[in-house]
Amino acid sequence: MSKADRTKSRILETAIELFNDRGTKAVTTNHIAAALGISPGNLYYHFRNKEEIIRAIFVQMHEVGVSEYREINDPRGPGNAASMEETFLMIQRFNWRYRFFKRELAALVQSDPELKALFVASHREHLAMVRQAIDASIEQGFFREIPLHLRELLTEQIWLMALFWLNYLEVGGEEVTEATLARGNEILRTMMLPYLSESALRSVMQGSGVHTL
Amino acid sequence: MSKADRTKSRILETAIELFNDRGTKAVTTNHIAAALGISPGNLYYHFRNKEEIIRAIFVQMHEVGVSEYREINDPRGPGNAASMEETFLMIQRFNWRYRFFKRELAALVQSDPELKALFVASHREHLAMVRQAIDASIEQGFFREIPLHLRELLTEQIWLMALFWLNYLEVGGEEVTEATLARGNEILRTMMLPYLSESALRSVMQGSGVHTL
DNA sequence: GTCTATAAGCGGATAGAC
DNA sequence: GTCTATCCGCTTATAGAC
Repeated sequence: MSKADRTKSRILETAIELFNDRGTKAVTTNHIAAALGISPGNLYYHFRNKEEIIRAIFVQMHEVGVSEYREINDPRGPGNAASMEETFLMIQRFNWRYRFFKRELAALVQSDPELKALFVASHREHLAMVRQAIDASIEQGFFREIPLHLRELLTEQIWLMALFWLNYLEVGGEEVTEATLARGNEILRTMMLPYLSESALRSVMQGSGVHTL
Repeated sequence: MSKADRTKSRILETAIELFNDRGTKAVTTNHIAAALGISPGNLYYHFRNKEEIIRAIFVQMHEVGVSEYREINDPRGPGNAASMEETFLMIQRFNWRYRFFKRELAALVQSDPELKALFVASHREHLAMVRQAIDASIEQGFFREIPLHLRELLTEQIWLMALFWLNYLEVGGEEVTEATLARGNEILRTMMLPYLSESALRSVMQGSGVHTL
């Protein structure tokens, strides 16, 4: 890793922290440089402008996200309640780490077409991953048979939850805690319940107090 | 309506349009004044600053929203599929009218505690309205009996969809059209399907191609 | 109420030395 | 690579005339 690369990633780290705390609007390139102890000129040597910093953060974020997902989701691994919930929590913790981005997502992609293209591609990839998980769960007998069109709807239903649960908590005035994240998982579980197979239902019933319909 | 009030509401109207088009960050108080054909000084006579304009927009938005909701939702009226979908569409159109606000929601409430307090109150009110609709639907035999805790989860599940569907479309690179709004309704319908009563199920089946489980 | 004029300050960005 | 110095332009906000 070259010296330039090291400075670059220090800039990104600092920027993420400041953005998370105060938002991209309030944090200027000067603030980032000052927090890091480098000069504004130096920062501009590494990045053309603030937008480019944000895009670089997103690229990093996407890579980390996909690799973390693959780590805990062997595509041929068990489609079951525990793994689904673990994945949901992982995504939420991930969103928390880059929380400024999800907070400002709609505004950011509106004002930067290049970032929008990056995000849309990532978004589709994630949808495909969710869809694959659903298909796998059916194949493994964790979910029952589900018509194709319904699988599409289910995919979006799930992904929308994963994408916006943190935002939902924050704008509703709730703290992000283990408890509120767990509530998200409860809702997800509720969404999935109608689609569990007989055998999955039986094994889930033995666990914690899931509500029957 | 006094002259001051008329100018005030013209400022708000213009601000909403500009904010929707370019976002609150890109639109300055000067832009708003210029677009309206008044002087910057005049604008500052009516509002202390941009934040105050945004708060005023939100207050107006909340009032319009609640009154529109009550208009099409007689609390004792029919809890049925048609009215639920009509309500969803109404909310989406409403969100579209003030789309800048939902786009920037998380960032706006983060940087303005006063706005946050207003929004949280409104948010709770909306949750209560959704909850009431669920209870009424059960009472009227449109939904089957649902345990209390599950009703809570269902309330949030529905409200999250209503709140973020437009955002979901936009960040995914989709246009907001009749078709994409209808897809939101389809997802909502899917969420509700497990909770329909026998009689509601029968009447829904006769309608358009709803997917059975 | 509305205007004109303007102060004050900041953010973004670059040039050129080291 | 990094720094210092600096500039332009813009945004906010106010004072004071009408």
